[in-house]
Amino acid sequence: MPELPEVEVTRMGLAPSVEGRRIEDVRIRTPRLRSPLAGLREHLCGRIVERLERRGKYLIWRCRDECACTGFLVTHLGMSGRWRIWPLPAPEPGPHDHVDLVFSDCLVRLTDARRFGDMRWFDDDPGRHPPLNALGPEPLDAALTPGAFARRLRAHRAPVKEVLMAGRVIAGCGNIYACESLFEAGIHPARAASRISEARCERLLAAVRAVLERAIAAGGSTLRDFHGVSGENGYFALEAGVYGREGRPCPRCGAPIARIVQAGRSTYYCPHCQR
DNA sequence: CTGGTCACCTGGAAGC
DNA sequence: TGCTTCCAGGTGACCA
Repeated sequence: MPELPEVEVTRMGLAPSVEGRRIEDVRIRTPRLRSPLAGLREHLCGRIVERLERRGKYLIWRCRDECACTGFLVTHLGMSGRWRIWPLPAPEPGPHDHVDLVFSDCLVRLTDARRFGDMRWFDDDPGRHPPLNALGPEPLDAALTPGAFARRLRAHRAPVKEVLMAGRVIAGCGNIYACESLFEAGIHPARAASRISEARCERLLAAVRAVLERAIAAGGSTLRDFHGVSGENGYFALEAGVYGREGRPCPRCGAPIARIVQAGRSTYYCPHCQR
C-alpha cells in the first residue's frame, strides 16, 4: 500500500493519538510478519511513545520507560499494511488484524492482509542498523542538495528507475512515485543513471520532491486502496500521469503510455516525452 | 559490487 | 456462476 507519502500521512494521523501517551497493553495475534513478533509486548508495555518519526517508508516509534530509558519500535507497512485508530472499545479484530497497541482511551491496530509488513524493536538508534542504515537521504530534507543527489545517482550504472526504487540513493520512492517522478522529469526509466546529465539529475530531484509533496498534501490518496488512520476512504485524489495507464494517452503529448518490466516490477512511461 | 530470480502472502480483477 | 491466471504499493536472500 504505502510509499513515502502514505507513510507520512499515516504518521501525521497517528501522532496526536500516540505521542506522549503510555502503551497500556499490546495484543499480538500473529506469530510473525516479516520478523517474529514475539518479545514486542515485553518491550512495549508501559513505555511512553515520545515521538513518532518517519524514515523513508519506515515509522520509528521512539519510546521511553519510567527510567527514561529509550528504545525504538520500527514498523513497515509492506504492500498491504495500514494503521487505524479506534476509540475504546474497539471492534473485534478481523483475520488480518495482527497487532493492537492499546492506550488509555484508544488503540491503534495494524491490519495487513499480505503480511509483508514488519515490526521490530531496537534498544539503540535504529539508524545505525539494518535496514535503516542502508537508506539514502530523505528526499524532502532540504539538506540534500541537487549536486549531492546528482553525484550519488550518477555513481550507478543500473537503469535509473531501479536506482530510484532501491532506496539507497534516495529513500522512500516506490514503484508509483518512481514512475511519476521520471515522467515529470522527462527521463526514460531504462536510462542508465550514470548517463543522466547533472542538469537532468537536478530536474529529477525537483520532480521527486514535487510529486511526493503533492501526494502528501492530497492525503496520500494516490493509492486506490489507501485509507487514513480513521478509516476514511481512499480515492484517487491525484490522477497518475503514467502509472497504471498502459495504452492510454500521455497527458502531455497524447502518445500511448508504455509498460515495461524492470527488476520484476511494472514501469509505466511515455516513450515520446521521456528520453 | 552487479544483476537476475525467487520467496514471502492474500485478494481482487480479468479471462474463459 | 465458477475456475484459473495474472497482478499488486516492498524487501531481502541467494546465486552466478
